[in-house]
Amino acid sequence: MSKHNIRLKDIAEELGISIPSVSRALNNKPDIGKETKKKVFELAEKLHYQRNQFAINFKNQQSFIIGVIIPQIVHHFFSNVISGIINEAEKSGYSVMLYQSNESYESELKGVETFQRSMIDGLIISLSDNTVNVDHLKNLQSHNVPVVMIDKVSHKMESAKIICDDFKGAYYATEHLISLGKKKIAHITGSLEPYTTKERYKGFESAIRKHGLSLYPHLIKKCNLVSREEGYATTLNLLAKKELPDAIFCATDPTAIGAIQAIKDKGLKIPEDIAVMGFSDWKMSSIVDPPLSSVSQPDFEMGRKAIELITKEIQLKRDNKPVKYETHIMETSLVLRESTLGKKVKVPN
Amino acid sequence: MSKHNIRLKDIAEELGISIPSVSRALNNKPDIGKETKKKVFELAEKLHYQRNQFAINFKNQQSFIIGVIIPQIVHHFFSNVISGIINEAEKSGYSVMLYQSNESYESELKGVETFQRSMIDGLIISLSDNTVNVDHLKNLQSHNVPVVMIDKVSHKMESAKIICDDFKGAYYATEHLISLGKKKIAHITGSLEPYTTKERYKGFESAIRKHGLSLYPHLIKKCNLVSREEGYATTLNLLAKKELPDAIFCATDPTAIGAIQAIKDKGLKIPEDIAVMGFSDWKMSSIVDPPLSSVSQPDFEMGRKAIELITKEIQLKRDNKPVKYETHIMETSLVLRESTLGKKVKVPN
DNA sequence: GTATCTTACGTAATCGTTTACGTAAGGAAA
DNA sequence: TTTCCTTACGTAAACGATTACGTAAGATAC
Repeated sequence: MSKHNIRLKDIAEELGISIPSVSRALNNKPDIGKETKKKVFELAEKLHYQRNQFAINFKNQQSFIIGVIIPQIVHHFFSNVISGIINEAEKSGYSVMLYQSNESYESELKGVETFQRSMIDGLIISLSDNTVNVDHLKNLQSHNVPVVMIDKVSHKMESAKIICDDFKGAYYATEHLISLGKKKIAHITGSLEPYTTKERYKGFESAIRKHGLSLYPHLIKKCNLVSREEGYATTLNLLAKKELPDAIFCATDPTAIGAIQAIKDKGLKIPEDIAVMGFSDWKMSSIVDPPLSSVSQPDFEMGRKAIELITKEIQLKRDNKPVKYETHIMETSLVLRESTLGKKVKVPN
Repeated sequence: MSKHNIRLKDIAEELGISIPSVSRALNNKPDIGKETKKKVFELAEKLHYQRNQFAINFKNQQSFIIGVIIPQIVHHFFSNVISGIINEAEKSGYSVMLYQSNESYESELKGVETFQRSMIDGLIISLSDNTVNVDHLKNLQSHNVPVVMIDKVSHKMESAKIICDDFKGAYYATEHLISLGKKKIAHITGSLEPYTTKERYKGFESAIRKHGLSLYPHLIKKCNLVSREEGYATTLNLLAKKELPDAIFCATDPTAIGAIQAIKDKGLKIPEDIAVMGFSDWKMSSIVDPPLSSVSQPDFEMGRKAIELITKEIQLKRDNKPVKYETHIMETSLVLRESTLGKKVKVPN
């Protein structure tokens, strides 16, 4: 509607003063008279003056934008990570730009490229399962853009990292199954490439050994997508053998949900015949039948922490101070439901 | 690491030509000699020149950023809308900035404010349930920032709008229940404030009347949050009466999942005693027991369309051409599962 | 040979704001 | 009275790229 937005120049001209004086007034700089300041504020208010952020960003070479790349938004875990990121970012005056890689390395590359064009001040990324080469991230760093990795991290580069204690989570989950008297515990693991499922496997193994149980090779299955379909098929496969497991610990919740379906279809009882345990505590895990016991990750808090680390790093770089990369390991917690504990209460939790 | 990023000036000086010549070369402008152009490209490549987008955005007063505000990321529907948005935005060279209102009007205001500071080129918004006043959006429009409303829209302002045919979806869902021979159909609706649940109620009512069935007032229940907990409680309430419904059509999937739980807890059979139908086809709906029939919304496509509309509007405004606001109504489709059809197959879908 | 056109550049201005620096006016200190 | 300091401004430069405009050199036309 209006011909153009109000500029400092418009205010300056109308008051008969110079542009820097208007700037000083509006920014509460010391070198400005009380009277002038008052007049400037009043006129700015009257004209609905709004700073032109393009000019300011250009001057400061700073966008106040944090880029976030995650494999999939629809995952409950990532949705919550993002919520944590957005909430915390706002407190520090940052906006959040989002991109999803759909677990594709090429797509991840594109995201980084797009973000680079958008002049992000920092990048928070959870790597796609197919990302091996991290040169695109090193390149960002070399352009002075801080990178913080979260959950799916790479050991091939130095950066701040936030992971949760997958090992301990899996260890305690397994220990819980053992405490129920289970002795032949199966494990369905992932592709072992993203660091996470490998750690979960190691935690499982460690608990088994620690408690003097046997590690049955035929009870350890690997599947690539750790999806519900794969969990279903893999479990059917497990149940086709003559010696059945009395518990299954799955590296992800979807896998576990598939396992539950397979066990039910086989006419076996959960948890009496076979107890089932998942990992990540997806929203849907509380509503399957029976509700699934799982390992809960501090998703929201991880997102919050990511913003804390990245804003700190941005500030350090801006001040030309040395940056020390930390790896934060966050604790998981067990969420126990009917798939291991059996039926107890009637009301939904 | 490097002292500063490479600028046109650096290239110009090294080649002994002027800055505009370098600019013309890199932008493939006509007024430049072949030889010079080649030299510029070669040196730019060698020095890893990258345009400074801050300067370009400043010059053009354009950010290539689309702001997106939705109530909740964790909702399956919105996750998919966002996916559609991000995918399509990338094709047009736009980045997506995300904010969630958590169904709070104040938070929505903050989001708009934050986005305004970030100089978004356009806003795609799905209103929070508590948003009545839309002055914050009108204000954006008056600053020449296009607004596209999606799903939760307001009739209080003119803008492009994308909704799905809630009426027809509910109509067909109800008709499906009727086709199963159900005669006493209950409906659990929402707060009726967001346009969506009201339309669903109207579609339900229309189908009932059209087929000559009775509309039992005691079978129509309202709940505010349309959550699983409320669905559970409301259904228990319904089942406490002596005359039971033989089907329940819920305005949302979580409500329907709560209803399923309540019906199961009461020892009744689904769908023989009571069939259950939801709306939105959440991911979790396919894994509850029994799997829930629902009305699927074209979430991804809605997001895609939103980008199409907003980029068109941005371009029109930029060219000072008149903008015509359209409302796009997208079709829903029925997803029929065991909660209405009964058990048929064993393999998970 | 003079007039005109085209090609390939350079010069200068511009986008809006901030900041380093200079300076006039007024007061305080000697 | 002279010197110095403080206050409150104005001037100019800068951030990096684009673009309108001007122009010299060479080609073409008459």
